[in-house]
Amino acid sequence: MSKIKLGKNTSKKDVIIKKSSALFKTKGFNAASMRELADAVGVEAPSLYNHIGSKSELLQTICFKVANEFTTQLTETENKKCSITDKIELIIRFHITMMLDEFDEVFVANHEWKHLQEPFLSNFLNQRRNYEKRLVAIIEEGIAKKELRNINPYVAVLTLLSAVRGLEFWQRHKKNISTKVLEDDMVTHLLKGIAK
Amino acid sequence: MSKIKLGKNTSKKDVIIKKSSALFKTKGFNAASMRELADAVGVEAPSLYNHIGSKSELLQTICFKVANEFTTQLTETENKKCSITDKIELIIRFHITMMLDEFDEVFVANHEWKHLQEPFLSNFLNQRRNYEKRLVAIIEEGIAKKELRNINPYVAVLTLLSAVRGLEFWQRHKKNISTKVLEDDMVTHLLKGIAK
DNA sequence: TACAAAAACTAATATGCGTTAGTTTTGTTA
DNA sequence: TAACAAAACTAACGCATATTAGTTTTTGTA
Repeated sequence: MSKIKLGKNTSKKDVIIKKSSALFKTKGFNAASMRELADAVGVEAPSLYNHIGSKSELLQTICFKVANEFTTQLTETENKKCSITDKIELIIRFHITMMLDEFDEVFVANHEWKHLQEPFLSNFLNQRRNYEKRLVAIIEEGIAKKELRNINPYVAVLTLLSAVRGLEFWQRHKKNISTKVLEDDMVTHLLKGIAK
Repeated sequence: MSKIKLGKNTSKKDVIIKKSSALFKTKGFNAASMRELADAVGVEAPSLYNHIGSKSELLQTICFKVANEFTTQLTETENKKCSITDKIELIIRFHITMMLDEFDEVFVANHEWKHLQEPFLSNFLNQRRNYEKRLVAIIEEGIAKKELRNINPYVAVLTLLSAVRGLEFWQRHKKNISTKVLEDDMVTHLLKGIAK
């Protein structure tokens, strides 16, 4: 049997990963059982093991896929020839896009990483720490160039990251507000504040 | 045996709740076992049931204690005679204080509420939705009074709540930055933005 | 149509969980 | 010190879990 499914360009393994992202998001890694996942895929639980190694491996795949996407984009942004303010705007918009387009995976990477086993846990945390340090460096450069207010760069990074991360609660209001308004207003809020 | 411990004014039940907050935070509700909790308390697992009803009940206690504290404070702030900007500042500072002073409990209420059983789950979510609505009303009043920029009030509330929530990642930097700087800079960022 | 590999199935195993039952120890009070 | 209640203990139950073993079905190819 070929690994390319008829009509679709996604393997069964991809389906399992996608379904497990949704399940881990909804129930949490520990509460989500392989039987439930099998149900979602339309198969008996042991059959899953023809395609994947373990439940843990699924979590690893999800977390590192997300981590790599963020890291890759950050490198691109760092190399751009533009103002610091523009770079920050690009980063904010990328985070928002990721939250909206790959919601399940990003949610799992944000919430369930603690259930990674070593050495993956340490790897993941190192990667995240490194990401934050690079953001801090960008903010520091902006302050040095007088583009940004002189506030603590760690606090700024924390505020930025947390704010975009909060989009996980967005779903409820999706219908009422367009993505564009959401992005623009959040960028404005984080760059210029809400006070007139 | 009296319920008031010698020297301390905390019952064993209080100790169990405190330890379970820390454990649920670190390992997650499902991954935290009653045997681990018993270890932390210094007792065998079945002995816990002399003081508590169930594992679920522990989660309920933690989540609703936190929810009530936030709700109570919001009511106080609503009744204050001051500008909208000042009210928002008060709310931000209260959230920050809660995150720093009752970190474990707030973390659990933020992350593990989904493991509440009905009808507690619905109750909790209603309480949270209500809290958000009241915040939106405050922002709307600020916009109407021209105190605030004309951005979508839901986006603003989401940004504010998410940003302060992000303090759960703060622990690492605790030593380097004082609470005052943290509070002041975050208030500045959220009210006035980072761009000059 | 026959073969081989992929992927499904059933059955079973070992493990860890929350919790209960029943008993013993501990500590306070009369 | 005798009596009582609170809270500890040990042992065990029933259940759900991830995973393995072994077998059968499905499916693509020669």
